[in-house]
Amino acid sequence: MPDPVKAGRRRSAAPSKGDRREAEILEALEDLLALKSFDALTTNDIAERAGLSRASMYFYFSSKQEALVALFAKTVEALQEKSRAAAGDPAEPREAIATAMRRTLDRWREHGLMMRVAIDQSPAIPEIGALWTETAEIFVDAITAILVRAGVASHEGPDGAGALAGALCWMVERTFYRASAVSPEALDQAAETCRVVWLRTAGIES
Amino acid sequence: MPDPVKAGRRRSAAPSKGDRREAEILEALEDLLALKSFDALTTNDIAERAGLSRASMYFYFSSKQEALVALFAKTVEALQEKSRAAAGDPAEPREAIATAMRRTLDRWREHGLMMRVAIDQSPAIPEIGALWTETAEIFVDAITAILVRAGVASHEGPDGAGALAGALCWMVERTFYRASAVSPEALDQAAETCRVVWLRTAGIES
DNA sequence: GAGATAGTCGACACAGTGTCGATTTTAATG
DNA sequence: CATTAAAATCGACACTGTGTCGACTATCTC
Repeated sequence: MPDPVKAGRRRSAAPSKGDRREAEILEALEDLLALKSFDALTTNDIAERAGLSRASMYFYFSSKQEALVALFAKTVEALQEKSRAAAGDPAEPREAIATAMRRTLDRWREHGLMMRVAIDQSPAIPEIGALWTETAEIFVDAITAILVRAGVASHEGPDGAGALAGALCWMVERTFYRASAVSPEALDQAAETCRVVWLRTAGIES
Repeated sequence: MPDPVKAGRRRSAAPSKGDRREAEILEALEDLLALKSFDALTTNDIAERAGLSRASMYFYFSSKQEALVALFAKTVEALQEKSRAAAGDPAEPREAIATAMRRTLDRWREHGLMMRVAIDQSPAIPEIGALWTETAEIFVDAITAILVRAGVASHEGPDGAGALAGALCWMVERTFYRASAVSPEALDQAAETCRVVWLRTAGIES
């Protein structure tokens, strides 16, 4: 049922009952995550909310972990979609940093809950960890490019642009993660703080 | 048995059988954490290793989570012990940063496993999260002091020394966390990278 | 040596997971 | 539209891990 040969799929791909169910389950899961921690959720909770029996759920996902992976994969796809749409930055480091920060802020505002859950489960669910690291890597590359354009030495090693970008990326991750658990305003502040550190690291006087 | 009125305890506090048992359990837990993830551990594993029945374990800790809290609390105490011992920095920002970084590196080298486990469990076990945040706050205060001495404006708000120190602190946490899962050398590199970002954020040309 | 207190453990009840096989529903085909 | 293979559903079961209870033993204290 999943994956009707996605590449080159027929047009108007008749969403079979199974497809709908699958979506319903993920929807149920997402809804419930707003109410309970993932750990506290049971397969029963999810099945009940999605309107089928627990056993039937296993027809679609072989565990709640796998369901979460599927749900998170969808979110990541959405994130990367937007990244691609907004690609091709017009250089100027200071502006590029401000833009990147604004976009990051948007992502967290829209998908904060999902990202928080995924990050929490990253150590326990390798697939989620991988997905998240992969997403981070795209971000690291983007920051690296900005740093280089701002004049930071691009060599390998602990003080090269790549390593610095890595540290900055994970600074943003943690800072936003914590702020998003506090309030939307905290998120704004987090963005501003991170922007300043970026600028200074890039060697641009703020 | 736990907590025989710690403040003002009798001298040479006879380590009753219970005290020994408690220590044995924590030791067993720590040993096992080197082999298996905390989630994968069962109360049985721990009890077996500690040489008593599962039911007896519950006499000392009401869950494996609580045992982990106790174990982590011990580690945190050790960390703060050393922090206090090395307190009273002799100013000079550049040197202070290098020293702080070196100390952080030592902590991770010695207690990396425990810190990683605690961080992983922070979202799930509030007591651990609180303990970790508390530890971080001590660190944030130290960085704030260094930044101020280096000339960073100390006002509140997203670009004040406090906020910047917070971002830097969590940058270090994440960067070391990830590096410590890779190799000791990665940890060295992490330290160097973080040092550079600190210096630039403090406005000191490296 | 008579309590009391600390420690131990087998046995139980319970909650959640994942699977199996029997059954019904759906959709494609002549 | 009748047939039939595949898709989907679910009750029931076996299993694993948790936490508790009550009866028992060891250890201390006077």
